[in-house]
Amino acid sequence: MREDDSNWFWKWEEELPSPEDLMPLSQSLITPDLALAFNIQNPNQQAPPNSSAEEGGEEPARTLKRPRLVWTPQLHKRFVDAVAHLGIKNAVPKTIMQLMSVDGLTRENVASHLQKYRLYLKRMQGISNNTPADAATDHLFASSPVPPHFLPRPTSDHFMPFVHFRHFSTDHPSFIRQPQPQPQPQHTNAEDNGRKILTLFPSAED
DNA sequence: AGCAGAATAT
DNA sequence: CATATTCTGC
Repeated sequence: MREDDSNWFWKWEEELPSPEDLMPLSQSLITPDLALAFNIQNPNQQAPPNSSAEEGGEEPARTLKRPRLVWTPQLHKRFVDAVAHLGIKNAVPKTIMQLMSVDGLTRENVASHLQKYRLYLKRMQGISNNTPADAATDHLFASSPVPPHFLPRPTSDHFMPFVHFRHFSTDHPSFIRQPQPQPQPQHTNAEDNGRKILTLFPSAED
């Protein structure tokens, strides 16, 4: 069945183009070398270990160790969208990465995250459909709604083959939106211990 | 010290 | 590309 591809677009165009979303991300992904060259102080950037280096010459970009990628809820949402829109078949690290179009994002980044995301999905399926909301764990994954077709059996008890959805009028798209309480933890900084190394949270969902 | 999350190795 | 293991920050 190809029905799952039908209602992508309305969602897609809303989620996809978010240059503002990308800016903070790319900041975090700037190489230390590049950041130095531009006098950028990256909050997410820890002090480069080149204690004896004079920063005189620029090293090849491929040799540089990229800073550890932080998967913000926004970035994860983009990830989920990409996977959703690609479909399970084509949702492989490479294509996901390409669709996300995040500067500096590598295939390994996506692959690693995809692995964990699959484990998360499996975990959710293993548990009953209505038992636990979720553990305190899985913060990240819980931050973004999981597309229905990711799970073998959605939240319905009956699978209705002939549903017409006529009562879902077009002027009521909200039924898909799923309000979601959204605890809105604001993520909070780890400590007020002086400095926070965490990434910023625009918390602008939509 | 123990866990969660990302990187790296098979 | 998927899975397992290791590494790192909290």
